[in-house]
This record gives sequence, structure tokens and C-alpha cells, in this order.
Amino acid sequence: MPDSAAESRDPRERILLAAGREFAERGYEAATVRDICTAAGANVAAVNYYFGDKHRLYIESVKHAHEARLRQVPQPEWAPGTPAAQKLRDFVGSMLDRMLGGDQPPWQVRLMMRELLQPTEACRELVEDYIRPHFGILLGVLDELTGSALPESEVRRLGLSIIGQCFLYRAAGDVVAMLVPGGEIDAYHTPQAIADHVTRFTLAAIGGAAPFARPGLGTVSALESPR
Amino acid sequence: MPDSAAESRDPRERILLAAGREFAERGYEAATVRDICTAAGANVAAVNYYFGDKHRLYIESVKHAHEARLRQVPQPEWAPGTPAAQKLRDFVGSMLDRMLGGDQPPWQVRLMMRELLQPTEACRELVEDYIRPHFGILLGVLDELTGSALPESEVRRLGLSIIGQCFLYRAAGDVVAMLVPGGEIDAYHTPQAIADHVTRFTLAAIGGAAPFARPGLGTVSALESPR
DNA sequence: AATCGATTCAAACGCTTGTTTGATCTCCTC
DNA sequence: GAGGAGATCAAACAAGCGTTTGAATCGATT
Repeated sequence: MPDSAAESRDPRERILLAAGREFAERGYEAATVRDICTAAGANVAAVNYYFGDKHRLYIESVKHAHEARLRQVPQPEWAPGTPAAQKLRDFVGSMLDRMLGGDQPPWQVRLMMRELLQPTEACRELVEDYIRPHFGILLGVLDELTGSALPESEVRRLGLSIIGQCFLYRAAGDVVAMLVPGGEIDAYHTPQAIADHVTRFTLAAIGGAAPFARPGLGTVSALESPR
Repeated sequence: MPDSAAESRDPRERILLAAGREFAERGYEAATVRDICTAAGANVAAVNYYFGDKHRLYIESVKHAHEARLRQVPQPEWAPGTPAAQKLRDFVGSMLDRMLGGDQPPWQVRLMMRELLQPTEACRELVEDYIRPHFGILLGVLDELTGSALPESEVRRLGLSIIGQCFLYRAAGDVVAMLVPGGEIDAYHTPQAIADHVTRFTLAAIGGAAPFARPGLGTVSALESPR
């Protein structure tokens, strides 16, 4: 693995990168400091020398990946007058690109995903620095899109609906691939295609675009909750 | 822990249950056969005697939890003439109950969730027996709801949008709780409330219910994809 | 050239892991 | 009640883990 070893002159940085990759791929317990150091071209004792122990190395590697990610993907900015619907499409598209984009190796996202799915100490920081600001932008777009007609709690649920749709493809991508016929996954489930679908779906629900179908079939005014 | 030890007379079953709990809670690597056997009130050698090794115990425990789950949650059936919208609400509600419902300890779901997020050999079986049939039912409901006007690929994407919205709360529930103000999580993010929201959101998008807002603001007929 | 702190290294440490062993116990059969 | 197959047990096993050690090496300073 000349790739990981030659990445940086600084051994600390090399270990941090190799650790991120290993933790992302195998998880905290299954990753070994020996493998990490081998991949980083460093001695086993180096992790103790630079980080103290495995656990602190993990925390640092999450933060490191997180910061690298923040640098790579600046929050979107729009020219004044950009239609809110276009903002929504941009937001969803960039989120999916970030999650699924093949432009860069996905290990940073995988590492952060692990934190979100089973939070440790590194999680809160991740949410505050990374997730919440982006979520705030989305809420702003949705508020604009609905003409500020909805209460905050409702807008938040809308936002979660959008994130959920994208999140599924990243977190359970393998299962999605098993549920969808082979060829279709390439044709209809690219980041671009998903972004178009999610945007259209959301806009239709909000009333900013035509609905998917106009059945008049099975429509109910008030749904009964069972039980 | 008299709970786990007294659960069954059959030691094999006791180990299977304890293993499921432990694997669900800590993951495959972090769970130890010693802890499992202690919780099951069995000797360490028992896992080798009954299952061969740790890995086969894991596979068996996933299958076991999976079958128990199937027995507990039969697939929904509707009386003929049930409105499709009602079926959708029922489907979403039962899925969320299954995922989040406090009626039973969540370790079985957690265990299956681990498989979905990072598939091993036990995953395919899980998808074929458990996920795909339910997904098929959802697709049927959606097809009915849209008057069979949409191509299969489109219906599938709709289905994934619905599942994604629910999935987020299960897989990243901790993060959702951090994004939503304290009191609101109890008021607006119960399984019931989420089911209502997801159903309404979906129906609105499909055209089977009124949209969330009627802004006429930012509406575009054809969205431009960036890049 | 000598000095000295920072870094790197091979080797070993202590501990936990999954797994195996061989004796012991249990309970049914003849 | 002797025999024996199956089940259970305490104890030990080798292997792998994270971590520590103390000496070797490096690089800048004096």
C-alpha cells in the first residue's frame, strides 16, 4: 500500500489517515493498531507515542476526517433571488454527492456514519459542527419554500423526511441494491437521479410541483389511526 | 440476570438468546463468548459444543432473532375495499412500530439493523425472507394508490422514499434527538406521530392529499441540475 | 566533535480472546 | 445396578490484542 504510506511526510498525519481508513472499514474493535501502523509505515509504538492509546487515536481520527470533510465541502451559497426550489435541488444534490459521490474515497463518510449510527464521544461535536449547520440551511430553504406558513416543528419533520430519503441509500445501500433489479440501480439510482427524485417528491408534497399521480382513488380527508 | 438465564430450559436456546442480546448491543467483535455464556448461565465450552464456533453462533442467533420477529409481526392483511390511503397508513404505522415500538425489547431489531448496515452472510436471507416481502406489499399499495399510472422503477423509488423516512429514526435516532428540541421529540416524534407525518407527506406527493403549503413561490416547471 | 532532546525501533509484557481438553456428572437402558 | 452415551464443567491452550520498554538513531545546537 504505497498509497497510504506515501501520503504525508508527517508520521502523525500518516497514522491518522491509516487509522481513519481502518476504523471506517472494520469498526473500532476489529481494527488493530498493528494493521494501522503497518498501513501507515510506522512502528507499533508510534500510536502510543503520538496519541497515548487506541481510543484517543480513534477520537482524533474521527475529528481529523471530519475537519478534512468540512474543508472539502463548503456549505452551499446562493445568489440572491435564487428560487427556493432550485436551492432545494442544490442542497439535496450536494448532500447525496457528499454521501455517495465517487469523487473521493468514501472512507471518511463511512467513519462519520459509524458515529451517527452508534454514537460515542466524538458524535456530539460532529453533530454540532457538521450536521446541525447543514440541517439549519435545509430548514431555511424549506421555510422559504412553504412561505413561512408552517410551524417550526413541522418544518423540522419535513427536513428529516428529506434527509431520511437520502440517508437510506448511504446507510443501507447494499440492501437497496438487493431490492432493486440489477440494471435499474445504475439507471435510476445514481446520486443525480436520486436527487431529482427526492426533490420532485418533496416539492410535490409541499405543493411546489405537480403530484406524481392524480388518482382521486383512495383519497381520504381524515385518516383513521388504528388501535 | 435471572431474566436471560431463566428464559428457557434448553441451554441451546438460552445461549442463542443471550448471544443475540450481546451481539446486538456490542457488535460481533466486541461481544465475547464468555459474557454470552455467563449471561446464559452456561459454560464457555457450551458454545463450541452446540454451535462449533463463535461465527456460526452469530449466524444462528441472527436467524433465530429473525424468525422470532417474523412470528411476532405477521404481514398486514386488509379487508377487501380498504382504501389504499388507509393501507398506506397501516403499513407505515406497523413498520414504525416494529422499528421503534417499545412493546418489546429492541435488541432483535438492533441485531437485524446491524446486518442491514454492514451485511454479512446472514443478510441475504434476511432480505429475501423479511424485507422483500414487506417491500412488495408496500409497492402494491403504492401501485394501487397511483392507479397503476407509474412505471415499476418509479414506484420502487417512491417505496424507498417512504422506508427512508422511517429508517432514519431507527438508525440515527440519537442524532435526530440531538437535532430536535427536547420537548418536541416526545410530542412530535412518537411512532404514531411520525407515521401520520410520513403518510401525509407521501400522499401529498402522490396527489392523494392536499399539499403542505400552496406557495406558488419558487415553483419551477423544470429544474436545472447543476454542473 | 560532543551533547542532548526528540523520534524510531525490535522485542517483550501482561492480558483477553476463542477454542480445546479430559475428567466428571446425569440420566436412561438393559 | 452396571454400563454408556450425552451433557456439563474447571482448567488449560495457543494466538492475538493493546501497551510498554530500553536501546538505537536522528538532527539541531553549542
